[in-house]
Amino acid sequence: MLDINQMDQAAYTLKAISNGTRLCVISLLADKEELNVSEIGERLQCEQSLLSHHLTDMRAKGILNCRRDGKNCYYSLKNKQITKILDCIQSCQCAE
Amino acid sequence: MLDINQMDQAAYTLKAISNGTRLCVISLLADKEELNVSEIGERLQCEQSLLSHHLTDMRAKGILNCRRDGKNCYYSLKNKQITKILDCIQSCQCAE
DNA sequence: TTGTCATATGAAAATATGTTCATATATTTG
DNA sequence: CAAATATATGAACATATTTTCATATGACAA
Repeated sequence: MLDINQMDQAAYTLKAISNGTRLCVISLLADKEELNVSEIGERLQCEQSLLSHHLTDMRAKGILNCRRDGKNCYYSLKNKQITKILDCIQSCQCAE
Repeated sequence: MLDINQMDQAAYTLKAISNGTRLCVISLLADKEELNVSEIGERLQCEQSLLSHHLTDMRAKGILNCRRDGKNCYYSLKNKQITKILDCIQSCQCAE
């Protein structure tokens, strides 16, 4: 049965990751368990402040976790399952 | 390896479906194979023109197919695989 | 302390998405 | 042909997302 609220919730989460930079972050964290902002910034070509906005927002929306250690902030995936979405879209793109 | 273009492509597709109404359409078409605009409109509470915009755009972005039969236009999923994304996010939401 | 490095924040500007409304087009029927 | 039905389109507007820039904060080291 079609549950509109459930779809809206799903859309909310999807929106939070439907961006090239954000998907890159997720992909990086799929492999590395946790990375600090500078490490992520080096691997992506993304300006410091912009990356920070992305990370902060993904955290606010329940996608990422953050842990401070000294000067650094280490980000990780709150739920590893999210990486399955990456595989999923990728397989969709192929089969086109 | 991190391929930014691939991620941008994935983001493009994800954006095209990151909306409650659009996910509902996909969910309907997952079950029904094909439906015309009126049938979709009845099942969703979505104004004619707005639904049409959504459908047209999803079609332009390679998510949906469209076939005209007389006065009606029948929409279907271009690639059934896309429905796996629905399952995927849903399983993510649960595991939170 | 002061300086420096790592990161966050806020506001403004740029851009994209979603929505509405009026109207257009295609098809069928009388 | 005119009217009715199904759907699309375009412009205007509202709202959300993305980007930039300047500045703030927290932690550490000298």
